[in-house]
Amino acid sequence: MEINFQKIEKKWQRHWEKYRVFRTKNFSKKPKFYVLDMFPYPSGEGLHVGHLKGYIATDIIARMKKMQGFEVLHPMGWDAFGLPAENYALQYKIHPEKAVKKNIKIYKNQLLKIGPSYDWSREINTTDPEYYKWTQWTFLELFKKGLVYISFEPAYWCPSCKTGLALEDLEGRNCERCGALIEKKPLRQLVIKITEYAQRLLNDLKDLDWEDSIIEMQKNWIGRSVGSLIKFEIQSIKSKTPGKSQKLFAEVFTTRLDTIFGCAYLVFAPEHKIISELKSQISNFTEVEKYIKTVKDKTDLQRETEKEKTGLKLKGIKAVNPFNGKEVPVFIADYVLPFYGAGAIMAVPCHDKRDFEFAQKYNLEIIEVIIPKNQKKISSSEELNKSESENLEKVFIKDGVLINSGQFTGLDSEKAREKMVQWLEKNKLGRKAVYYKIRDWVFARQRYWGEPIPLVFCAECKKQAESLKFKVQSSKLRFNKGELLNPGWIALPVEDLPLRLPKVRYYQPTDTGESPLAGIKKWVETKCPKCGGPAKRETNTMPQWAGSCWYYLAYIMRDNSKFKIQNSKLYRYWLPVDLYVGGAEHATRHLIYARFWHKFLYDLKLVSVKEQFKKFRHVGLVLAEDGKKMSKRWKNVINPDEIIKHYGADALRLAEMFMGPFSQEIPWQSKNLIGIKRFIERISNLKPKFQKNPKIENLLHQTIKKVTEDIDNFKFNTAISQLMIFLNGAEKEKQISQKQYLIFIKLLAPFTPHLCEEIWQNYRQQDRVPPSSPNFWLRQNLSDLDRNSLYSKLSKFRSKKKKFKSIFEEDWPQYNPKLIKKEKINLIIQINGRKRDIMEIDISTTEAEAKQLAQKKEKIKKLLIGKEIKKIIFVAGRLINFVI
RNA sequence: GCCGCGGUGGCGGAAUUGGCAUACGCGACGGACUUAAAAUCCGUUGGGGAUUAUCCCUGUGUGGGUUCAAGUCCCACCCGCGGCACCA
Repeated sequence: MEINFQKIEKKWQRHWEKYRVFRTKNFSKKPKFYVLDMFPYPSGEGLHVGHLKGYIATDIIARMKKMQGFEVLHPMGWDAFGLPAENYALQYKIHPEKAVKKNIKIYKNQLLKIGPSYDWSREINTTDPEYYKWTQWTFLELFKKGLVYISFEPAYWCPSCKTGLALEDLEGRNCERCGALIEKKPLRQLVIKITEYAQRLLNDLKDLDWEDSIIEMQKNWIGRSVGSLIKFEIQSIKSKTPGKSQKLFAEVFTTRLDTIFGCAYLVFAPEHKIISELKSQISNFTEVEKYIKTVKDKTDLQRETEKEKTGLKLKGIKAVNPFNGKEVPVFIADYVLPFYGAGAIMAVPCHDKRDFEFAQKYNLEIIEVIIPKNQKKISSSEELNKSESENLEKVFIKDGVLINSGQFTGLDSEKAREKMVQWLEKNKLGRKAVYYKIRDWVFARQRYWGEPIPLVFCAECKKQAESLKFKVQSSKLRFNKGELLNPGWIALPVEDLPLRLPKVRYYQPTDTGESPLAGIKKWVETKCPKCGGPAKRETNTMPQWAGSCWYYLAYIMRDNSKFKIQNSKLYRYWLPVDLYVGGAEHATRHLIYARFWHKFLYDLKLVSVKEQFKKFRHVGLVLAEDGKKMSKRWKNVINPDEIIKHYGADALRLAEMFMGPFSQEIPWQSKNLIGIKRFIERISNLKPKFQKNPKIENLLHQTIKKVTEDIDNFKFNTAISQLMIFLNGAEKEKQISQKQYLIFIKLLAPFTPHLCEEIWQNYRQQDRVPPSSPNFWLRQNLSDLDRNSLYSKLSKFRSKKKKFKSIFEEDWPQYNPKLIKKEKINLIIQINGRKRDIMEIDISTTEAEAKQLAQKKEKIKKLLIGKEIKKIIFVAGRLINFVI
């Protein structure tokens, strides 16, 4: 058969669309399967072969699942708000809206070329007001529940992108987008309390079928650490009760309570608020203020590259260790971070690297309190004061046995922590505490191209809300939790959504930290929906991540032309997503944000599953042929359009899947296409006309099994290899029946849909292949009554309307387990574990028979002469091993 | 520094979870077809040795160990990749 792939690609793509082969039905009686791709961000770059890898994989799975009788939801859309689209628009001087439209068109055309089985009737776009209406709606709900707050803390600011960023958007000290060095800048920000969900985000990871690496990244990002808060009394050196009659305590956080008897000093972050409280007691306060100022002036980069720890002793005060009453000095130092734990630490120089360095520099006491379990010897003070490198094993010791620790001496670290916390709690001097690394989510960008935030600021309402705070019951207005938490900020009524992004000519970002929207008077100035007075709109926009937090719901709710988020019946049918595929770069952002967003919707009782992405698999990058990342900058991008033009879409699909393990990073090799091309040509040249060959039948059933399982397990490369093995076998035997050939074509169809549809339809016309019975999966799930009515409906439908029945509406082949087992096998004969011979035996051969047969073989006979057989090991179906 | 993943021919990789190491594909080499080349088809292809149809030794980052048997399990180390990082 001569295959003109360009012709057949177009032909079958049109057929599939015309006859709606891949349109998904809601509430179908079939079991459902929801397979989701991370939707692309249509920047100006266009798609390269790497982007397509994941889309090809999900398409293969979607097609197989459909053939297996599932109702498959496999949708696609566009994530189009955010910086890259806006920067592209600025560069080419077109409005972002137009730029996005244009880029979507380019992307979609590229995507269509690989022949994906998307249900395009469910296509979505995050910048569509009908879509972002519900992004805004959810934000309002978050606000109303008190999960949004305004903050004026210095924020990460990218001077090149001219916007504030969340911690997650940084790559070290640089902007993840443009690579510019991040500054810190005081900014008004909107922040979402994602930290309130930290524990749940952590707990529910255990129910997910995700790769360990991704789970681990999420765990690290959430960063739970369990420890204790300890109260140290702060005293003035002159008088034990510093001025006041009440004692003053400072809390420190530690995960190593067992080392507290080794505490030599305390350190506060320079930003700690206790320092101003102690102003009158600190004798060197001017010096302290100077140090705090130098810390503030340091950039983060300076702070990081400094090798030596700096700090300053707070003179005139001391702290008291609650366990032994020991008085220790107090420092401030910038290696203690204000936003983690209590913003203060106890320092144990003997068992912590940083504390050790610091103690050596400032000549502080080093006390050893933990020794390895089996060690008896206690170090002398000279030994302890040697350099760090000579004390490595002490400094880096983890858990051990306590020494020099009063009543706790002799306990194991773990036991000691338990007892010590009990002691603290009993004496009200501290408690168990848990801290997380994850920060609240900075949810505002000072840019134009994003969802407008549906809040207004009203000065009158501010007064009213504040008066309520002080319990002055003067207000007649009712405020929600968010409005009370953020006096003056008022939620838009739901009826006013979507709050549309104003169309403007100038949308350049500003240097001032204000959004370009702030300059649009007509838009900014509005009425307060609460009191009717004058109000100003929030001018920041949402970050790029907002729209992708719930798009898997949008595909579902796109039942009709309008969206509706309250769609619980449909959610119950379709959720959770059975399979989600995308890049690992989203492990700690999108996948955290989206999980959080979903949990919030779960709390609103909009969705009934706790986790939306049941199974997640990440796509390994396709590197350029030079082994580098593909990038326009390196000029090493492989354009899929070129490959499709030369070899066809099916060849591209096979090549991407045959490269190697799906999740692995592998350089693209153009020469691989040669083998793929040969394979395709051999398939279409195969002429089935002979009778069934039992050898081929056997191989075919093995192939059915292997391909089916491999696709389910993301082992596309070995599935293809098995298909090649089958083809090699069929060619070698020169015998393959038409039935066998067509089963092979079905197995191949998910990989090379155009080619297989072409072959399938050709044979249907030639030989009138009888229409196949309803799916195996379907039959399992129907009662007799249902089945009969379905049969009649189906036949009516077929005879009247449908002239075209796609191969993808046929059954997926089933293998016969009996045919997989070989009758004869090759038994390996080993002597002392080394392969010496091989013999073909019947599968039913018993151990005793095999022993005899093996010993009769000439070669084995020779080798066994004069040797004593100590032991014979027989592994059925595999080997026999003589130990001599 | 911490956490995670990995290291197999000239190259991408495979190996039913402890049982024939290198499937499948590329490349290379030899042959057939051809005036010739490409394409196609057939054969060979980890390394070394030999008494060369047969056979032996060796071989999965390095060194040890467990086992009848190790790419696979255990211990120590080296290298590469990814993530996090003054996180108390």
